[in-house]
Amino acid sequence: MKIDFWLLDINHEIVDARPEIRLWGIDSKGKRVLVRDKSFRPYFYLLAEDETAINRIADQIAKEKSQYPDVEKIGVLEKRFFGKKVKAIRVVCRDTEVIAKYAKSMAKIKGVEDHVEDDLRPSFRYIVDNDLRPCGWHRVEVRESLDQLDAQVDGVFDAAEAPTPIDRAGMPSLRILAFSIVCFSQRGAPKASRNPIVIISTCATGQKEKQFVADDSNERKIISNFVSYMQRYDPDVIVGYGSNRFDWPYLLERSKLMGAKLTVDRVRSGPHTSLYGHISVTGRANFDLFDLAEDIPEVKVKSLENVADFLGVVKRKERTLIDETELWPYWVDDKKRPTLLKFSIETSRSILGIASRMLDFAMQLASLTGLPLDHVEAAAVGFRVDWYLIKQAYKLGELIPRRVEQFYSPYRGAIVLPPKRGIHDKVAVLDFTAMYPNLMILHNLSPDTFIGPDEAPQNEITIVPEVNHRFRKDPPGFYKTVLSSLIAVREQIRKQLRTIDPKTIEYKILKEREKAVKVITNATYGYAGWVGARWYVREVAESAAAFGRVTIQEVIKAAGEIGLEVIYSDTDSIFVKHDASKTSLLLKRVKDELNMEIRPDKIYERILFTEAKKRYAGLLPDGTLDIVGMEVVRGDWANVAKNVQEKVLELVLKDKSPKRATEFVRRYIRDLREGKFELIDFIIWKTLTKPVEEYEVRAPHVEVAKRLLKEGWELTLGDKVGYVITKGLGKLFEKAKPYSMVSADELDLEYYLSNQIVPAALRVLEVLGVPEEELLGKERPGSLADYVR
DNA sequence: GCTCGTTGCTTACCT
DNA sequence: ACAGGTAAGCAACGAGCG
Repeated sequence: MKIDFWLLDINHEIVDARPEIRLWGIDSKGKRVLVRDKSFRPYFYLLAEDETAINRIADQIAKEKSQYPDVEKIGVLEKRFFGKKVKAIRVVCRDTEVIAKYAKSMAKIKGVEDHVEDDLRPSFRYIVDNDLRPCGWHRVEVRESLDQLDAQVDGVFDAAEAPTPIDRAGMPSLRILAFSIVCFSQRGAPKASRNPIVIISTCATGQKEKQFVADDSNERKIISNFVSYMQRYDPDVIVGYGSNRFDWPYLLERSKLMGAKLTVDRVRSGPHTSLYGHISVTGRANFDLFDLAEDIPEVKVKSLENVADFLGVVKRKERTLIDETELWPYWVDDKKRPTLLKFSIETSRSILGIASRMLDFAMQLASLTGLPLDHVEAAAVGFRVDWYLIKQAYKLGELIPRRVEQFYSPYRGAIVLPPKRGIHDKVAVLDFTAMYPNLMILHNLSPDTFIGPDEAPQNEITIVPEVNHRFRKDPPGFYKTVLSSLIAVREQIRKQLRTIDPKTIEYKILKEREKAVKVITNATYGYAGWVGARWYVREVAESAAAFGRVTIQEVIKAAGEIGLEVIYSDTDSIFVKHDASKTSLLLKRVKDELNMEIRPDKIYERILFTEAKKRYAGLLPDGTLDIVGMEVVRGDWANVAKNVQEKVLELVLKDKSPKRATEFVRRYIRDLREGKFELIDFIIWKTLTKPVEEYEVRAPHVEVAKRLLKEGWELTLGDKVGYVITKGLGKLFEKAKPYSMVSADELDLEYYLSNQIVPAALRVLEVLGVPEEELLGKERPGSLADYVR
């Protein structure tokens, strides 16, 4: 019989010493199914130094049966490697474990030049070879499995053949479970070795919210109750916030200590660590929203409440908030405990809310890249691109290069023009649509079209300006093929979108798909210049950058000739004094002469530039402020400074009144001196980018981190440290303290005035000629008139 | 030993 | 753990100075 199923998770097992692929999905009737493919055999390729010797090598391996007992089949195939036709020996094995070992050993055989594709995980290999779409529909011929596994599904099937992806609208309705835990620790961060879990809160689609609360010492019970609830509800997706790093490892260790079984997956087993350092739950998709929060640059400190607030799930003001440093008093005090319970359930509620807004995008990314849902969420951008390219390479008959350590060698990037300082009225921004991808397509920049310095040039070639690298014009290279198709797909989605009602679910899903395609397209240039990339060839990225420089310079030159005043330019954009007819002339010229598309993006009513590059603020026609690069949008400035600067910008750009802006700052400072402030607005957040002991200088956030560590808090690479500057003598790092250990009256107001508030305000007002003394200093009646017309 | 300008480390941003 | 270009603060350094 044939069944249709939507692919949720995939893994591989060794059963009776044979590999077996397991596809976990949901069928068209909403039944949870497991499809097993026992026919899967892993393989890799060997390349020969001299292709005439290829059959001899293949024969030799076949003869060495004793050395390679798990080799099942050897064959010679026509493939491509970096665009060149090659003959490759395909070595098929019975066992997945031996692949890497055999490949390495066989690479030493005389005449063998290289080994490839031995570094692909079996389940990924299977996805690539069969063009499977995680979070997409498939059809497959199956028989009911004779050996029914103890799997928590409605049906177990043996695949008669590999599934094929099908076009089928809609998505099964998923059971999603959000969870969070609260641990009890009176000193420092909770340690699983000594501090118990006291609350587990869950929110799940179509379920009543549930809390598992330890009354005295029944932690074991709440864990097992949580586990049985998980089994009863049987979620498809489990979401947490920071769960890969905290909740899961904690639960694992506690359940081990308590002798409870954490059988939360669909094969009555526990969660395990997987490829991208995340926790995998077999048969379900375990999903940590914290990882996805990385993709929201607007949120600087990625706490759950901040992300929920930004996405409009739960406004910060409406949230019960307890700082992690003071959870325990809420637990021990009977009067306060209800607040803690509320905090905990609200945490899980927020998690479910965030999931409902982010899952669609993640699913589209999974389906596009071929990475299973839980992997795509955890994988960095580079690996998402990697997998997308691997899928495309397979379809094109290209061998997939191994990931090998490469020398890092930097190259020149884009051009940034110094802006014209001051305030300008009516400024239009023109920018290239996907400049780097289009340049790579236009000039066929690709690892397989690159002609090395020792290679003889052939046929028609392009010589890249400034860097003189050479590329074949034909045939189309790998990147050109892939990027063209991505751009075409995006165009097609856009066309489709125009025919659909924007209020429908279908529209939202397509929109998320478009976003996924865009993300992969835009990351390809960066990927090409990344030493970790499988298809890394520095010259490709270097050439794209060189073409980019030449191209934007041409545009700047043309703008000058047309008579458009260029105020600023960064990489692929120019800011010009607005003039509709001259602009359309420029657009046409760029299209005709450069073969590229430049597009008017927005027009600022007024825009302010300091002398610094990459920092400006503009007023849009709808009245919103677009603030770029300045303190307001930076996460490492205190709110007091950011708030002041934002207000100053507003007064300057909207009200055109530097005078009122100056008065505002003075009033703000006066209010501060009178004690009208809250500590939270003085916190400065900075990221730890390495382990504290590796720092060469004594920076405030590092000193604070050291102190927190000493007091038993856990801080690791990538964590944000929040500190404030307190009164006292000495260097800044000696005056910096963790914000949670300081009261408002200890703050060093003078520091915040002279190093945060005034500089932030002055950054703007300086442009308008307002001197520092005017903000800080004594009242000088009438002096404002000196510089404010 | 102190002051002051320079250098380098560090972080976070822009396209 | 996608690229390079950029601003900016602060610690550390070192020259100059009785």
